Parts: sequence; C-alpha cells; structure tokens
Amino acid sequence: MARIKINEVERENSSDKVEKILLGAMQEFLAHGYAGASMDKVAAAAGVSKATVYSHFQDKQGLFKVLVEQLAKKRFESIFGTEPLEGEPNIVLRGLLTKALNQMLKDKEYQAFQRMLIGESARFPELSQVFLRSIAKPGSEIIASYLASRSELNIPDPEAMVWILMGSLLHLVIAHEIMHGKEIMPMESDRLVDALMHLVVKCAD
Amino acid sequence: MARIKINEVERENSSDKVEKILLGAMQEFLAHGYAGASMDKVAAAAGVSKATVYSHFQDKQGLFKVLVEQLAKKRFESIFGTEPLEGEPNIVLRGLLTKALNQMLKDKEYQAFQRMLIGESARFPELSQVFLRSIAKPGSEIIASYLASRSELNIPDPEAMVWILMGSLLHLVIAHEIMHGKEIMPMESDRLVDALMHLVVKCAD
DNA sequence: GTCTATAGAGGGATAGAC
DNA sequence: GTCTATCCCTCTATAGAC
Repeated sequence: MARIKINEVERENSSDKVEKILLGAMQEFLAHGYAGASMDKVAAAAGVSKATVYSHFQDKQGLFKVLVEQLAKKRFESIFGTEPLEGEPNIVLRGLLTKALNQMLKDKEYQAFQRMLIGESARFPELSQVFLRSIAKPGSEIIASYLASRSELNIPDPEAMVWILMGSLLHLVIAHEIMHGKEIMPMESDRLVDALMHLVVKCAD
Repeated sequence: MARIKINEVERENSSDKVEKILLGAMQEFLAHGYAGASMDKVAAAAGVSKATVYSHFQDKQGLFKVLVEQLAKKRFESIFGTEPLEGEPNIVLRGLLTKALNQMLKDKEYQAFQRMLIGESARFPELSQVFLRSIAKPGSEIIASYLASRSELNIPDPEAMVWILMGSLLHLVIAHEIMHGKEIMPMESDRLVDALMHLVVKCAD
C-alpha cells in the first residue's frame, strides 16, 4: 500500500518534470528558434538539470519535435472546440472572420509558433506538414463546407474562396504582427473583413 | 601608370572579395538561418579566409544586415523594372496575378529569403521592416492605384482589395512551397486566380 | 589585404555519484 | 530519476606573420 503510493508519487513527479521541460523548451524555442535555443537554457527555464532533460528526451531534435507536435495538438483542439457553423452568413461568417483575425492578432504565442514553423520549415519539413494537416486543413474544410452549404451565396468555387479568406487574414497577421509592419502598411481589421464580406455576400448574382 | 593599374587591380580584387563573401553569406544564411549559419562556412563558401570576412564586415550581425538589405534591393529593382499597368483588367490583372504567383512558386531563392525574414523577424525586426518598406508596400501601391484607376471595376476599397489579392497569393506560396504542403492541401494556381478574377471583375455591380 | 593559428566562450551530450 | 562535473567540439572574433 505504501509502496504503491510511493510509485504513484514518483510517477507524478516524473511527469511533472516532463511538463516543466516542455514548458521551458517552449519558451526557449519560440523565442530563439531551433538553432538559437540552447539545451542549457531549456534546462534552466524548466528548473531541472540538463541530464534530466536528456533522460526524458533523446536529443535536441527529439525534444523539438515533441514540443511542436504538442503545440499543434493544443491548437487543433482549440479549433474543434468551436460549435458547428450555422446561420446567416452575414452574421456567422463575419463573426467567424472577425474573431479568428482578432485572436491571431492578439495571441503572441501563436505568432511565435507560426514564425518558428516557417523559419524552420527548410530544416524540419515534417513539422510544418504536421501543422498544415492538423490545423490549417481541418480549419479550411470547416469553412469550405459551410460556404458550400449556403447555396444562396452562389460561390462558384468554395474551396478557392477559403484560400482567399484565410490568405487575407494570414497576410494581415504576418505583415502587422510577425513582421512588425503596422505603421508601414496600415490596415484596419474591420476594413479588411468588410471588404471580404462584400465579396462573399454582395457578389451573389 | 603601372602604379595606378596596380591600385585598380587591387581595388577590383577587393570588391570582388566583398561580392564573393556576400554570395557565400547568401548561401549560408538562406540555408540555415542566422543562428544556424557559421562564419567558417561563409568564408569557405566565399573562398576566402575568415579573417578576410571580418576585415570587410564588422561582425556576423553586420554581414547579415548588409546581406538582407542587398537582397531586398535586388527584389525591389525587379518590381520596378516592370512596365506600368494599363489596359483591360481581365487581361492585365489576370496576367499580373498569374505571373507574380508563378514566379514566387518557382523562385526557390525568393522562398528561402521569405522564410528567413519571417524566421528572424523576432530577432531582427528592422530587417523585416526593410522588406515591407522596399518590396511589399511599393508593390501594393502599384496594384492599388491600378485598381482605383479602373473605375468600371467599382471597387469600394481598392487598398483592402490589394490585401486580399496579395494575401491569397502569399498563402499559396507559404502553404505549398515554404511549408511543403502541395500534397496536403492541393490547389491549382489557375483555380485560385480564376476565383480572384471572378471576385474582382464579375462583381462590379 | 590576406592569410594561418589560436584564444576564449558556449554548444550538445554523457559518466558516475547518489 | 536526478544531480554535478566534465568531455569534446564548434562557434565568433582576433593577433600576428607576410
């Protein structure tokens, strides 16, 4: 009985450390990229020794991959946590675009994640593919099937329309937040969403 | 006379080395990012000694900044080398979108540049701003003033429309080439351009 | 101006005590 | 499982010969 308790506690502590390491790794890798991050600083940020890091993860690459997959999973769940899309496009779609854009514009962790994924996409192509498969694609499909379901919108190619919608939002996030260009190329979120809604809704012949 | 000749030759050789170093730096930094690039390999790729690199550039950061500014300048000139936009939107605009998209999709150096700029945009915000100021903004303005000049298009907000157009193209380049997602999220260039042209041209009330 | 050689710091990864 | 101490390598940057 006492023995079992000890085992449970030990297992808990061990899992605790794994989470602390992943948290420290997140800080380091998101801030400095793969090559710029150091395992010493990961260990320090996690509050453990470097040897402990290596006892839970094979090497720097292994830790990095687990971290990215974990972050992608987290984002994935936050997408599928939304209720299914139904109702008036002029309200539902506008709400969706506004909410998605404002969330991306505010969420510094998301921006750092996106920046790191793109920055490392030459060295770690599988990881950017994980992101596309688990986040970009499912998100696109949800919106595409909504657009297709609203036949009154009369959209000739809903899938292409989704590329346009997502690309427009992405462009604003990259130019303004990731590349720090708010002052260089100003554009109001609402103005962009208005223009998109005009294209989607008002152009139904 | 002979002296002058010698000086000229020496000056030429020196400039030659600077260019060779910048070329080597381009290979290294585009392939591995700032932190992942090593000055030894830059020197080796340039065919000079490391000390020579440091005699022409202050340090790693200095070399990196000069390189990025040079690359941005090169791209800038290739944009302003295009003749001014005039004529039928259905031909001129479609041609522009198709050409711009296909060029970006083919040009591996451009993709690596974009990847690096985004990847380093947290550590070097001024450099991504150089890119926005010297490439993204001028390009946008050219297209915006063309759209505004064609009053028959009846575009309520030409600047917002440019965000949408450029964002859509950018999205395809990032998802397909930079993040290696051609197979995961397929989309034909022509299909995307068709959808964009439909929105721009056919929606003129 | 350019080289070789090297200083000096910090990186990833592990051995061995507990 | 976790730690401290350490190995060995590569990195940036420079000193000094030519």
